[in-house]
Amino acid sequence: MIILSLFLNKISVDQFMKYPHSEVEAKWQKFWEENKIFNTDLTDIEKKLYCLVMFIYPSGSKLHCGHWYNYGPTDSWARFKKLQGFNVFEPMGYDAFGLPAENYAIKTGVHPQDSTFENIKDIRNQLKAMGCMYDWNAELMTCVPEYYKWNQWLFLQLYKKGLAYRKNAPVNWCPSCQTVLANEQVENDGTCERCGTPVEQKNLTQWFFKITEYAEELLDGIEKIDWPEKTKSMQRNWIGKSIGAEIIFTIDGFDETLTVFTTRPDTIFGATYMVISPEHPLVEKITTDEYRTAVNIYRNEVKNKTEIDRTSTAKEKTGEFTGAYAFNPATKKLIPIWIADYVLMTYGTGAIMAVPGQDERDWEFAEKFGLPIVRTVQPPDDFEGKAYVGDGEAINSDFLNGLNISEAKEKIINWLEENNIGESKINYRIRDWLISRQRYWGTPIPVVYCEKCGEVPVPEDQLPVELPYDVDFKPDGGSPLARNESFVNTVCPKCGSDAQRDVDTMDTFVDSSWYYLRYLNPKFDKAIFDKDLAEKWTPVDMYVGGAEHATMHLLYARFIHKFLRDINLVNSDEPFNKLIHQGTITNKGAKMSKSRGNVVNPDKFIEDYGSDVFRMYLMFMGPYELGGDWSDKGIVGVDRFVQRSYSLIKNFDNIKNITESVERLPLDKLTDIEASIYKKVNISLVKFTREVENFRFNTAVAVLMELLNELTKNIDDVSDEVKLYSLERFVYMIASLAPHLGEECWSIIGNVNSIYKSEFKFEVDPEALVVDNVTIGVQVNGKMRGTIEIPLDSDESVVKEAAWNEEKVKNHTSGKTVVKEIYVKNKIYNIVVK
RNA sequence: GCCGAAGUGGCGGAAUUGGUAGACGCGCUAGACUCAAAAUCUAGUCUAGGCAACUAGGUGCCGGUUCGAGUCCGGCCUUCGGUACCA
Repeated sequence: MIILSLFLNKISVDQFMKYPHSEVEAKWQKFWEENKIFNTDLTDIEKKLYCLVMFIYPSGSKLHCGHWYNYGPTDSWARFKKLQGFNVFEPMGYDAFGLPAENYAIKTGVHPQDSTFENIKDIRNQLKAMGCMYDWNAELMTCVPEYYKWNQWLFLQLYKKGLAYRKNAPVNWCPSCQTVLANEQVENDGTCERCGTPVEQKNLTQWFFKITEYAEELLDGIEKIDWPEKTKSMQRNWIGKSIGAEIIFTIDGFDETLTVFTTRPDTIFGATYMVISPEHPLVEKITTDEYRTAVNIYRNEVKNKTEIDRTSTAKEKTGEFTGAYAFNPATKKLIPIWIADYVLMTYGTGAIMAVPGQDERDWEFAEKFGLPIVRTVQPPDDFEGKAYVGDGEAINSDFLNGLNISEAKEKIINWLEENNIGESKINYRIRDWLISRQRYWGTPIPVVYCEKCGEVPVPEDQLPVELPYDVDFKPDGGSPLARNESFVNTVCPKCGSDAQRDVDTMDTFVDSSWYYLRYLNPKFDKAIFDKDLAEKWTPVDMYVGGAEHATMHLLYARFIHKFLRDINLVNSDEPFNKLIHQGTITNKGAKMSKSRGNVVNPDKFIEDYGSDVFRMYLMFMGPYELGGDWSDKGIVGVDRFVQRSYSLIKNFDNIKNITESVERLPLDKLTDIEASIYKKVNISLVKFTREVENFRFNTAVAVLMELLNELTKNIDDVSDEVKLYSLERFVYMIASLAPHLGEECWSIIGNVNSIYKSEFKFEVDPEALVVDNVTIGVQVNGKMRGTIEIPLDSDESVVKEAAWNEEKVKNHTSGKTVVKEIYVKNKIYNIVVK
């Protein structure tokens, strides 16, 4: 009686038990960790594959949907590669320095280091619960001396080569973050990339990395990397190369000269006035008394305008005459010098020769202030606009007349060079990377200032310059480190007399510009990273992260990588061979953010459905690179798929004990239904592989669902051999998208080892892909009128007969004249009638 | 303004090189199981007309190329990214 009820109980449990996701996921996570399944042997480089996601910022808000959307699918790609036999290295770490931790400290009094370590602890657990195949041996964080010491070392190497330097320059100041920002970190509307506050301009002495030295190479390198076209073009625009000339203009009555940069030196005969930036150093000197008051008022107005004011105003040109005149070396005429804010001090030379005839802005300005306009390129007869910027014959240009733009450019540049008043010149929009930050929670800049010796870099053997724990970080615009006397006061490494440390810290983008090299051995203490491993494992094969880093992190990392190559530490030109951006998951049309209150918390879904279902649902939602608006509507569909997969496998537990795994089955010995399943499995393998390899996870999931439908329908009618053959391959594919379920199923069918340690590789049987019958469409006048099933590669005559036998074809052609018939082999048969 | 991507059922989305539009899933409808419900299973589901076979229309809009267009070309509209006086 007891036995019977137990027996019944077991049956009912087996039949109706839902997939116990919590237990299964916990079980396999433990198994993977204890058996070190995902610790990569970095010495084995034969089939090495470095798969990297942008590391995580350990803020208090923990893992959100965006992280899952970034990490889950990428991990699935990596897992599939692992199953294919690649030696995959997939690390994870923490981008742990940065403003939010410090702002949190100001608000709550919790020290950034304490809150960061606390967050990392939580996030690490969350990451582990995701069940990604991260190699936890490689885990790193940037906020510990073992890491940031090498930021300082990197700084010193750049300094040695003259690529880290200090200068006084107008810089972007964020009054809310209380620090300066790099140009890349200012949004196009002049607000702070991090907090959205309008950025102000300040003159400060700051440290810069000379990224401009690599401008040309950064531009060229874009051609060699497999990155999204969009991202590459953003970098091209950011670097902003333009080819032209510099021309020197003498100023009437002064020894000083004005140098301008122009991409159109050929239009110099049309330069009827000049404009210099209001901030230009010569303004003071050349302005005549008559105009001084107006000029000063204008300069003050401009100074007080924020970027927002400057761009939001209706773009009407403004400016003032300085009273001074320059000498146009081509026309030999005196032309007035104006100041206007449409000329930027930060681009080119801060001065232009204005050629209204060929430049829309100059035309607008000239029209407004009644300045002369001379065309120097003949517009076409039907041209109706104002300034003409297209190609044409030079006119009003003396010895250039009759030449087209490029000929005229060449000739005028020769003329300028012969007369020593100019030369050809390439200009870049990109500016040096400002790395000083007036904040606490970052890498101290390893420089001391000595009264006798001046600026002295800290010697390498004295690194790291440790970030002190005891610091008063109230936001008053000064660097918090400045208030820590025991940090500031030191001795000069050169002469031993009293000296002060630099109190700024580095931009955290320095940390992230080489972290992918450190992952290979984060405990390495002899150098910044293990050069031997770096040369073997970089460039990174697959890099996945947000598109918002296009002109920040992704540009800085390319720069630093090239520098590391130049000091012989890596042997490749680019850090990231292939780059993919995940799309953004929005909620109700807006980006998820705490302030909008539309953040979707993944935890509830993990609890209800498990991490496999949640990850697979994110993948199934749509194209990975597009992202989309969040909705949990369809998640039950993925859950059903998991349940159905599980119960299918459950029906065949330990099937491996009955029959053996084989690489192939002989098609001609299979029954019709076996053959059809066998073919379906192989076709699915081919499709699935293609989809996953290209990050098209939504269709990869669809392939598996289709296969599951087929298997549930027909698997009872095939031999054990075919059953095992099909189920093994089904599980193999599932394992990359739903790793825990995959392992569980793998073990249910009778395997003892992890599927990720399986030596068995599931190759496609090409025989199974051969189709013998095709269904072709029959059309009349291009409209579908039926389909016919015929053997592959049938002759036209066979198809023709079958087509004309179709009832509908007869109906639609009767009483009409056949004009022609078109046969596209194995695809379509079209009859054209009149 | 300029550059880029996108626009397909009630919804998320599929559709190598132009060749059966709507795979897969959600939702919905009907049926089976159940005292009943949920879950599950089976069938159906682009729209309009028809009991049906079928007919007509249909991939943002207008036009074109073609035997044939979601896919190619020209002109627009909308949405989302990026960028903005860069001389």
